[in-house]
Amino acid sequence: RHRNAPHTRTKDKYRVVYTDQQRLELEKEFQYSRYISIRRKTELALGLSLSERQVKIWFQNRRAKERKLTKKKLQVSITTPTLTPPTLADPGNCTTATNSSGLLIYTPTGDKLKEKIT
DNA sequence: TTGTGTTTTACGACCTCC
DNA sequence: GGAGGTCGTAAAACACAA
Repeated sequence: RHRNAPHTRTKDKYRVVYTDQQRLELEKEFQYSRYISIRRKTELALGLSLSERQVKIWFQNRRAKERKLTKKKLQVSITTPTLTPPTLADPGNCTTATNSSGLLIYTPTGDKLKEKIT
């Protein structure tokens, strides 16, 4: 691993740290929709001075984080049964969502997503 | 300080869909 | 075939108790 470092990974910088502003905007977009559309990805990348690849990877990492979090919550609810069922505690359990144009449909269960671009 | 655990970028391997 | 998905992981950055 780690040879040639073709894209944003360079010799002197293994990875960059995103600014608060970049994180905030990415997070906002993620709250809106867990799967970013191609158009929004382009816009966001442009607006935040990131590459589309970086935006794509950020969303992948963010989803991974969320999955990790919900798994943890599930574990807690199993080991310490409380009054709050895990399904209610996790907003990520929704089955569908749409983007700004109402065009994005996905299943957050790890299944395939469908995107209807018009 | 510093040792250590956690989080954040970035990627490779592999898979699915069109 | 290529784009984009997950999963696992490397290494830098960060948090924080001792």
